[in-house]
Amino acid sequence: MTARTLQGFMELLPQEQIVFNHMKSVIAHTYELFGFAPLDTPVLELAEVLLSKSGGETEKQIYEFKKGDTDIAMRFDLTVPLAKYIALYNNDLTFPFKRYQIGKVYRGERPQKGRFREFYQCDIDIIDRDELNIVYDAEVLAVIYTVFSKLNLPKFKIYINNRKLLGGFLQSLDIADKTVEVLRLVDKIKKIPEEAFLGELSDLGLAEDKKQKLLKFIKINGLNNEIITQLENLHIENENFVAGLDELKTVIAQAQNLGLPAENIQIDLSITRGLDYYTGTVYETFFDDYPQFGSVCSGGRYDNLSSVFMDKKFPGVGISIGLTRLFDQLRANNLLPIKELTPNKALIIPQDDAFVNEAVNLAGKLRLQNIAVDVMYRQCKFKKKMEYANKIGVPFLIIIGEEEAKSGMFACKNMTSGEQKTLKLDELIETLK
RNA sequence: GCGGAUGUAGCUCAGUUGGUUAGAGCGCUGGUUUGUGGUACCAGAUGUCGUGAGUUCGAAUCUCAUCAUCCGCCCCA
Repeated sequence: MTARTLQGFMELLPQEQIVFNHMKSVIAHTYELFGFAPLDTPVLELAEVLLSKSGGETEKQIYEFKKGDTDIAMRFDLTVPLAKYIALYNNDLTFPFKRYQIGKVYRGERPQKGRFREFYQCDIDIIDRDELNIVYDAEVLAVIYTVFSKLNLPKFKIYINNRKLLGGFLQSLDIADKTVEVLRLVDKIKKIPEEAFLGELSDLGLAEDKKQKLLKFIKINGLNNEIITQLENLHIENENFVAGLDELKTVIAQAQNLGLPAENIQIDLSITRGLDYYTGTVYETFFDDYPQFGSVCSGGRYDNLSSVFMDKKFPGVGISIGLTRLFDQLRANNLLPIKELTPNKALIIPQDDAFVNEAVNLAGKLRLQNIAVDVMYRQCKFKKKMEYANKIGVPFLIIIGEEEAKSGMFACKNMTSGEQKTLKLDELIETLK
């Protein structure tokens, strides 16, 4: 029997897991800073619940199995479970409802670079009854901005667009029946050459002038305000287009009002998002210098979250950070501060077995002071003990030997500076706190 | 689901036109006299060369099959 892990499942060494957990907790704290309440739903759901919304592609990727007579599936995102949750508990919830959820999701796809079969999603969503104010779309930008700033990551940009714009534009060209296919193609424009793009549009049966108009439209660029002016100057009368433009203007204006730096937010008319339940604002986040990472945080606004489960209307807006992919890509590019192997602040080293009593006693006292410590019980040469301390990267060493036992003091060594002091208990606590 | 590549120590890889006991670096273990580390030096362990079959006097090297991994496409975090 050889030990191995299923492909597409990430396992980390302690020094990596510490960084991963730190990132997870920064994300959770930031979400709470913006007033999102925690939510946890089961990894397993009834297959009929999870499959209720999905189209062909996601359905193929869902892990599904039978236990007895029950068809069970593993969640492939956190949005469908949220929809179920809202449908079940909307009478007990207070709206606007803001929740965050950080959990593992499962997709049985072919793993490739940055693709996992089990991965963490860190979601936020704001849901309201009947109608959700557009300013929330700007708040979502603020959350993304704050999270990525606090994580201390490379320069990033949040790209936004509004689906009503392109939808309305296609209506104005009288090709609204091709919307889904066109959106999918537009989403690929950065990946494929222009001729290929135009070729595929021809395959959809688009006339030459419409192809050119569409291409010109999605290539509109510049500063956010310049793009908005250009869109206004198109003078398109379509109702959807006008509404989309209006929403986009509000989101940009409120983002500015929230104090978000202009260089981190960019309107990009080619961002559409594949998922067809988005109806308004859409977001994607990329690192300026690492576009190959793909989008590390994306989402958008949807009109009706729980429509498959009930008649009531619950519009919402939300995003998801793919933490597993984000971590994996950062690690592969040496962009993570991976050092410590231990959450301990200090390691207590009794010189030999004669001083174990003092060491145990001290460990108890320090832990009562909320200081994480460990004792090196394994007896070996002092040099080995030092090597252990080095390897786990513990910041302080407390040495207890004959001198210390006699004086009731403790030798405390700072492992970074090499400086060593003999301290009384209260001084020691002060140093370690 | 479709297409392309690769499998040699824990990791990254070398291995010449098939030729004796398969190598390097990093890591790991131990040592450089027994209360002070990260460096340096010395020594050591580790492989059915992915698996199975075939060709051959002889296979890590050639052929076939199989499994696994990686990379595109699709879709997406």
